[in-house]
Formats: sequence, structure tokens, C-alpha cells
Amino acid sequence: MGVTKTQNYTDEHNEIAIFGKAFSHPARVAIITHLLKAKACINSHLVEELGLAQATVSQHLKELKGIGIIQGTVEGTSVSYCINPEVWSLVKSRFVEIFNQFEDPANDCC
Amino acid sequence: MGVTKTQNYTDEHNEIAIFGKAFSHPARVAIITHLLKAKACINSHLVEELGLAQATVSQHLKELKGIGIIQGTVEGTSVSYCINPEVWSLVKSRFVEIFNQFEDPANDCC
DNA sequence: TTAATCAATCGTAATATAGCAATAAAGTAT
DNA sequence: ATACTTTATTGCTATATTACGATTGATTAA
Repeated sequence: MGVTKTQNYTDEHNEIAIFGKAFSHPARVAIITHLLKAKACINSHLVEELGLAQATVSQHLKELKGIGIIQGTVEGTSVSYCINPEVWSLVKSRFVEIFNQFEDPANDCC
Repeated sequence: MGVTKTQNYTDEHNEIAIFGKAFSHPARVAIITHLLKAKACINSHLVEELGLAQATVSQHLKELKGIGIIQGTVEGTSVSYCINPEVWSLVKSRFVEIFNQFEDPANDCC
């Protein structure tokens, strides 16, 4: 997408943007919500679940893993993914922090 | 980016992905947090604030406006932007909904 | 060993995004 | 009317993303 000027922004803003990316594609949202429901940490089910090619799902998983929001462990031939609790709560607190910064304008602004 | 297969996903997942895009770029995060602080709804200040070209900022504003998370009103020559309260609370509740779906695994899964 | 299975990676095509300069559009002021 | 200010739009380039088929690597089953 053309080179994002990361150095222009604060670390906080860059961090949120990275976390935001996890939620910026429906496939990743679907993966995340699936892992939330199935705490048992499935995988490969995701391929049929999503209706995407195996390579595509693998790519999304890689991205989510890169962000840190999920983690995977090998179990024989297959790999089991689940939400990373620490990162999840970090993401949550970062976003909640932002969400709560908004004060409804009894004083209308626009 | 290659055509996202929107029809593969639920409306909920697609909606979250759209909202997520608002937070998936540091410039947009910077714009949002700035508007949160300055409830007074500035604009054009953003150009110097961000260190991006005017056209680039305008593009991010357009995108955020398209998502609905911000709104702008013309004030003479300039335009005043602010957070859209209704959409903001919708976004907030959607994300909080997801964040709270996670139950920390006393039962470790991976 | 040989098949079979599963997931990661590679290579490629199509499309979207980020960024900017230049221009247009619309108001304000002189 | 003319100049000035401010924002939106256009046109363009470079880079990132999405998606997939094919291949590779690793593990299990026969």
C-alpha cells in the first residue's frame, strides 16, 4: 500500500494500528471469534469453516501469530491454535482505553 | 489486494472488519485520538499534526467518514470534524462484545 | 519403506492502499 | 473581479494485501 510512514507516529499509535490489523479482515475476525468460542483450540477445521484455500488460511494465521494475538502448537501432523491470553488482554485494554476516551458531547461540536 | 470474499463471512464479521480498518493505520489512529482529545472538532491542524501531505490526510478523513466513525461539517472555508457518537458507541460495543468473549484458560489449551 | 495427511512456504496474479503533486472547487476577503 | 485560503479530487507511482495452485517438510499409518 505504499510505504506507511511509521516514524511519523507515536509508539502507541503504531501499536494500536498493528492490533487493529488483526480485526481489519473478515477472515481474521472469523478466525479470532472461532478461537474464542472453541477454547479447545482447533485448526484446519478453519479451512472448511472459512471456505478459503488452505494456503490463504495459513497466511492469515501467520499474520495473527505475527501480531501475537494467537499462538500455535504442533500436535502430531496438525497444529493447534488458540488465543494468547497475555496479548489478548493487552489488546483489550488498549482498545478499551481508547473507547473510554470519548465523552458524549452534551456540548454538540459539529 | 485481491478480492476479499465478503460473501464468505457473516454480516457481523464483515462489520467488525470495516470498523477494524479504522484502527488499522497509525494515521487514522492518530486522527481518531486527536478528535477524542479535542472534542472541539478541529481540522487542517491535522495536516501539520501528522506530518503528511494535505491530500493524504484528506484521504484518511474520507475513509473514516465512509466508515461513519467521524463526521464533518463545513464552517466557511474549512471543515470541522468530530467523532460520530452513535457510530462510536456501536463500534465500542461490538469490540467490547468480542473482548469479553474470551475466558482465560485455567484449563490451558495449547 | 511407502503412502497419506497436514500445514507452511513459494511463486504468481489481481486488487487495494499509502502517499504525493497538481488541479479543481468553493468559500472569504480585499 | 481578483487574490487568497482551505479542502476535495484526480492522476500517478510504489508497495502491501488477498487469494490460490503447487511444492515442500514433517508426522503418522500401513
